[in-house]
Amino acid sequence: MTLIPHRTVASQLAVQLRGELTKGTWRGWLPSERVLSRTLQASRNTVRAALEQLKADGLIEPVRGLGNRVVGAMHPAPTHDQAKTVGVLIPEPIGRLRPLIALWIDELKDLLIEEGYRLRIHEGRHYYQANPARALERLIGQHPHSAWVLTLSSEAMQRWFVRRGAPCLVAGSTYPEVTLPHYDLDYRAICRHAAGVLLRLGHRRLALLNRESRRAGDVDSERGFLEAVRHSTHPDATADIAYHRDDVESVARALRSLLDRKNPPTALVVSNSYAYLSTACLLAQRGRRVPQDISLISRDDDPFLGSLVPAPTRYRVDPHTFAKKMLGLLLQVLKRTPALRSPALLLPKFTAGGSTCAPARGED
Amino acid sequence: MTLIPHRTVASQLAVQLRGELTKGTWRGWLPSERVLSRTLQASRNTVRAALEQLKADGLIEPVRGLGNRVVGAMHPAPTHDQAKTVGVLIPEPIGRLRPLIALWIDELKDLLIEEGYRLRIHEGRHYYQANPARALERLIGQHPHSAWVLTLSSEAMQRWFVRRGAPCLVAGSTYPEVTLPHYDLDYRAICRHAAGVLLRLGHRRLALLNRESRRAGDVDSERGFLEAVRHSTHPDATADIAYHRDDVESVARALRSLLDRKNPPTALVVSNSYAYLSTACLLAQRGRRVPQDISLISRDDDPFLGSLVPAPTRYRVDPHTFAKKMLGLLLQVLKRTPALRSPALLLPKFTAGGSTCAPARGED
DNA sequence: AGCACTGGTTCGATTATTGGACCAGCGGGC
DNA sequence: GCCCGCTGGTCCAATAATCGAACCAGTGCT
Repeated sequence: MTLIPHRTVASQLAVQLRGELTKGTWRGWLPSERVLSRTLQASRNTVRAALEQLKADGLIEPVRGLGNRVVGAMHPAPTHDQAKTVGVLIPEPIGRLRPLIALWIDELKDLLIEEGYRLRIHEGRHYYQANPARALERLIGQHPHSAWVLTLSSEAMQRWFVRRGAPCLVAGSTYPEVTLPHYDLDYRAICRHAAGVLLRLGHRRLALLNRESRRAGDVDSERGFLEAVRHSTHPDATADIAYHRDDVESVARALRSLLDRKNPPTALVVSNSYAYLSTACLLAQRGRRVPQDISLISRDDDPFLGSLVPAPTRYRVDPHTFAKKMLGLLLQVLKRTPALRSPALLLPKFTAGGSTCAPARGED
Repeated sequence: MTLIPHRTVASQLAVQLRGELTKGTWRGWLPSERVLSRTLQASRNTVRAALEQLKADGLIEPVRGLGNRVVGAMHPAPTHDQAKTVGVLIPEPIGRLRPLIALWIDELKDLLIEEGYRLRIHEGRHYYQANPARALERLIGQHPHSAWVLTLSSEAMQRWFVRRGAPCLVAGSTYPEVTLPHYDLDYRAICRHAAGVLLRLGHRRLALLNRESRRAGDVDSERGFLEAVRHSTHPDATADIAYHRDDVESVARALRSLLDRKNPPTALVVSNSYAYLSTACLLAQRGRRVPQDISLISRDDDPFLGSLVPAPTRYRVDPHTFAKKMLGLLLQVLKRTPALRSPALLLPKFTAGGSTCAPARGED
């Protein structure tokens, strides 16, 4: 069972027109768009969408007032002999990524196969370093993929892809003035909401346990978190931020720095589900009970969180939804559809768990 | 220039499905509409619209509660050009399996693609029920894969495949007298070793927290665990076994039954890393510290265990190694190499963590 | 009885497509 | 010059297809 790869009318027309072109049906100029729209039985807008793809392939060149000029003299489909592959950049072995990320990458891989593309995973810390130009240049030189997917991307990486102009899609948020197409969870809204939940429960000293080398999404998280506290109706509400590096040691350090204060926070929002795991364990070691002594919210979701006691209050994401959306955007990148608008961010579903409650009396 | 007659997705699907039907892909029953909608990447409504057309043609006959019956007996010999695909059976959505399992399945998928095979995942509890004959018969009728991979397989499932003679490979251990090719971790050796480690540390009251509906590997685990205690040089050593069902509730129940005894165990071996997670949390809730009050060993490995504090003493597995081995065996099954001997089991690497230590004084 | 599966049905939200309208550039005929 | 009719470029509102989710009723397994 194979899927029909491009099932929109526009793409069907594009395939058909490409066939006619390579067959040499038209020389010099294509029939006018209005004529095509009549003979192909499709609206002019749809025909134009198809022509757009041919233009992206360099097969035709529209001239205003004259028509669409046939420019490539019967290349036997220059896009076809190119290996139809997509590269994914990840910083760590897939087994060490969060399971949820592995899941949507896996799903995207399957979806792409149905579309006739192969997905290749490229793992390496050096692509994520401060100056990744050399590593990236070498990478895309060695692997002529049709497009790239950037996960957990750094600012330098995003800017390099903008500069280089290589077709790519950011799985995550983009930094200011980076115009790459992207898709992500709405971390700003999530953290704003999380802080709001905690404030409503009565907490006044909140803290966010965030990643140290902040990706765009982490920056947004901070923004949302601080917004919620700042604009709250409680002038005595405070927001602290501590940083970890995704490893147990640094989470322990960050947690200690928060708890050893004179007025330690009574509620934490944790920004990585592995870090949440570490946090829960470390709190238990210190004898602090969740949620009686301190409330926890996990910004990120992962299947294993369901096995924790108490169940973490968190924001659930369906990897399938994410993968489908990524596929749609990726196909736009691959077909070079020009009007590529980055869609609205995904707002995950808030799931109240047992890890949050009102703060203890006298604490506040 | 020819027009494409039916350009709606529904009509495309109808054409496609008609092709599959006349090719004789499915005998008896079509895959359920929900499954079709997933594999065809279309909504169920759309699939139903397509099926409506087939019904109008008299090719299928929907039966409420059962499925869509293939009514015309097309070709009696559909096996001539068998698609090169492999089916994998899993009991739960891949996102709910343990990450390690998802990882090796994923890797196997990649490896198979290089060999020219596609790997399809079939998820369903009903394949794992006490009498799965109907479900399995229907499954392999609907999906004529070249071979099947059975994960987390039940005894009934294994015996059905033996009886049916369908080419298959068991990812896991086989039950007595089941002669299917298989590959697994050496759970017997693992649990024997784990018990030995705990005994050497000075523990005398050991317990194994095992799965209730025991798969072959779990049975082996018990055997190894009991062997070690029984054959130890400490006549006062005891071995308890409690059962869980992989969910938090049942783990809590099992744990309570162990700890509420007059002489509760001082060391636990836990047989599923999700259950280990629950166990660690529940112990913390009861105020029992790990490892001072009770030692823990995780029989199974998973990436997230690395974020726990203290780090679980466990047996590490490389999913890559496992997948490679599975590929080799699978290729033998696919090519029907006659002398298919199941290889030696995989013995994972013991990794001492912080979750084990000598028992507290006076306890013993 | 309860559960998990099947097809049957409906709903609203989203998306693709339509069929217009209008603009600006080009060429030919007046 | 001017107008007219052609070209592609852009936008918009109405429509249709599609999606995703919910619910029902029938079936079989536990």
